[in-house]
Amino acid sequence: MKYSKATNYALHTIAYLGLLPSGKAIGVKPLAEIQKVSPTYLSKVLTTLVKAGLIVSAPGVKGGYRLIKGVEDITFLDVVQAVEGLNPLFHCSLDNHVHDNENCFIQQTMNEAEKKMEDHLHSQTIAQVLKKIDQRVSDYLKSEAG
Amino acid sequence: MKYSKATNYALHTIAYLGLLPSGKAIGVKPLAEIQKVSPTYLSKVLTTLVKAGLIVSAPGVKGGYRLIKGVEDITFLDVVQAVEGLNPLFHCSLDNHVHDNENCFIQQTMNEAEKKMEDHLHSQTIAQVLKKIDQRVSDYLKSEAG
DNA sequence: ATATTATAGACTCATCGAATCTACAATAAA
DNA sequence: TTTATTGTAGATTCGATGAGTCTATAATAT
Repeated sequence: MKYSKATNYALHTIAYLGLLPSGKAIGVKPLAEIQKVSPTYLSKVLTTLVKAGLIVSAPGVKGGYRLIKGVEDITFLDVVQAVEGLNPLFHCSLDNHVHDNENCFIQQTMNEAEKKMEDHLHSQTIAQVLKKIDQRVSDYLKSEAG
Repeated sequence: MKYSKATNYALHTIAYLGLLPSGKAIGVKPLAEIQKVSPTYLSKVLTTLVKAGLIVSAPGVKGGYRLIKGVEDITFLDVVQAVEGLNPLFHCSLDNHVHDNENCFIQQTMNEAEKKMEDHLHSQTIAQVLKKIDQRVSDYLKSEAG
């Protein structure tokens, strides 16, 4: 079981968009270059984020992608679910007259565990990531000066 | 992203083995029938549990599979990791001179979230599942009597 | 009008989950 | 010691899906 590469691209792109001046858009080409992925494929990933309502796109000159909400209002869960979908990770396939995935206690436990992960992803915003990056850069500059 | 069916078979088989009288083994055939899966395939799944040290197997007449530890000492995490492996769910593939998956804050956050799920899986034992089943049966019998 | 940009859809390719089949090894019972 | 029974290993198959390409099309600023 693994997260798809698309989730990786989506998260990094969202973080990058969060670094842009508010309202400013950027095309898929530079985003693709940074992440060493083809523009057409990254575009496909970003289109799913558009449909999920996390970013907006505009065609034509001066077009590209930009965030809708502030980075403090975008959680990891938003991005992950937009790309990975909403189906439970685990599915009890044992099905008979006294047991199905509705009443399976194993299923219940696996769902609870998944929920813990989701809760954490929901508590973490893109803003927090950007803040950590800021902090690292600032620390680095300080160490250079000292 | 989804858990494999093998994980589903593994968890249900372990739970079933936990219902047997202590020390008693059972062959793969009945286990496979219950779960509506081929014996050879289930056998392959169970062999990974043997290698993980969760169950033991014996060939020949009166052979089969049985638990090593008590059900209160077998956690969901034990079973899940035996089947799914230990690799992190998320992998930051952005790699340049200032960024790799070692120092990626997105990677860190995704790891934390995964850890929350693992913590829950570690806190839940097979014994707890069996107890819930007991409780359900007992409740059912009571409702029949009343 | 034209260059630029995103979108859609068909398509390809590799990987991997899921399962089968067969041969083999180990063990208990006859 | 033979024989039936059971698990193990390896090769192989099949299908689904992740990952990515390619091309045509639509929208927009200049």
